[in-house]
Amino acid sequence: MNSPVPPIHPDHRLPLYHRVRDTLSAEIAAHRWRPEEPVPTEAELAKTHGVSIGTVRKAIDSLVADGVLERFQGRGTFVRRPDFQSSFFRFFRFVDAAGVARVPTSRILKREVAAMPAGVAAAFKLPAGSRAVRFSRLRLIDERPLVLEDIWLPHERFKALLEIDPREFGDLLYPLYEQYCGVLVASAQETLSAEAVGARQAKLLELAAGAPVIVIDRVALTADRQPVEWRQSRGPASQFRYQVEIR
Amino acid sequence: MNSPVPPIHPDHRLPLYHRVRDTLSAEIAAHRWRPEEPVPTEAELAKTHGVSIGTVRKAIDSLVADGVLERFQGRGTFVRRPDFQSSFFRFFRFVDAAGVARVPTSRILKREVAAMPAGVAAAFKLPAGSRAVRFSRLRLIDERPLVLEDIWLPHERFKALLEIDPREFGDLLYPLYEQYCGVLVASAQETLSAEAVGARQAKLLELAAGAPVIVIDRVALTADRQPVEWRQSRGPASQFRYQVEIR
DNA sequence: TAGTGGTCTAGACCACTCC
DNA sequence: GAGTGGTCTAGACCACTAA
Repeated sequence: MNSPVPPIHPDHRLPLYHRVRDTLSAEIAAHRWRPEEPVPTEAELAKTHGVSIGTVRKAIDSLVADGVLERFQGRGTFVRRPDFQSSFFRFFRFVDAAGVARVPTSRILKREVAAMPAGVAAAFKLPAGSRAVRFSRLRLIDERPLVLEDIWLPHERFKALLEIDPREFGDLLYPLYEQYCGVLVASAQETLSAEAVGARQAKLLELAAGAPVIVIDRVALTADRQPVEWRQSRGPASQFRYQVEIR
Repeated sequence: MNSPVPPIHPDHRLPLYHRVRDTLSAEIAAHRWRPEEPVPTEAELAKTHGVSIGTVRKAIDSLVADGVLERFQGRGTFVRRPDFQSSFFRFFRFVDAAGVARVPTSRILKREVAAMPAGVAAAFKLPAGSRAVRFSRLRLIDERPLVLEDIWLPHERFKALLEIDPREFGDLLYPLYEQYCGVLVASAQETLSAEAVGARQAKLLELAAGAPVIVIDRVALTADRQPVEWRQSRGPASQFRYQVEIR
């Protein structure tokens, strides 16, 4: 990966380390470095940005704090590929009899081009009715349905997903976004709520009518915080558990 | 506040900035500085700890990142008093017709000395059956019950609360902990789950039998992460909403 | 105007990884 | 041994607050 630096002109009133950070996160979002290869060394970045090493360190510090980069002493600094698989288990405690976390399998129920409803379009800052790639997906463990998902993606950036043989879809979508669309998800904003399950969803989740479900709305973001995916997941409240640190 | 520095000897194998951080957080937990007065300046701390200003800054940086300290340019650095009031609204969206967040009132249902059950004692790393001060509390808005709380405190540190006239109890407990027990809560670890409401609780919360409720288990911590309060709250799932950033 | 934290520099030396 | 990030120093100057 050696494309030229994109023309980024962060606000010159910002502190130097902040400008370095903005430039770096935009380059990361533009997929300039893959997670397997190190980004330039601190000394190189200091030289190319015309600042001291300490200033570069401060910029990298904040990207590390935000989970965008990872540092390894002696090896280098790398773009982080977050493990959203484990985030699944932060919400729902699906463990087998031995207490081991199981990877859920995925069943794509639907793949289509559709017009975004207003709520979804707003998350992308697009007009309502914008074209989207939409998936409906069921996640199961031992053939028992556990989470029902409704996923919306902006059509332009993700239309490549319409061409893939559905059998190539594995159990995870984010690796496909990276491989086919050059989009690396860096973080996500989630909102949890609870409701009584609807009739259609109750059937798919094999729940009694009106059973309580946890609803998770997710907006997935790139390193420079552009929204790239909107997702709504529903799972039985009885399985739900989540930990937070509040300050 | 000018008690002598407590005898703290952090592991000398740790980096300097880490040792400075540990010493500071222990002093903060010991209530050496009140939130209204600044802690010593960076220059002073550098002098007393025998390190450079940059090292002190790094220690303070991490305490600021953890929400223990707050910095104000030109004024100084202060012990932070977290606003747990607003944390209440992070979970339950109780707003009036105009969309304004309302402060719930509190009704103490019970105050007693009791033996800790095993689960609570474990959070304090005390033996099961240890003496505790226990509160049962209902939080209401417009006289409508919204959250039912069960609160456990180690007896030794909190026995002063048994002497206060119950009418002096306001709508918040943490200011009392600070005022009467010299304990400043710096952070809290919470676990959210969902269940069908029990009969006794349904009655107090004025819910239908079996209605879904969100259960929040909280362990409150001091600046040096000693557990000081265990609390379990229940509220109707229909009112629940929570936002997280995941990485 | 004095004193605070905020930014930035230009080094030194250490611990670790990889060749 | 060469090269990486990790720690630490000793300054400089700026922006802001309070008296």
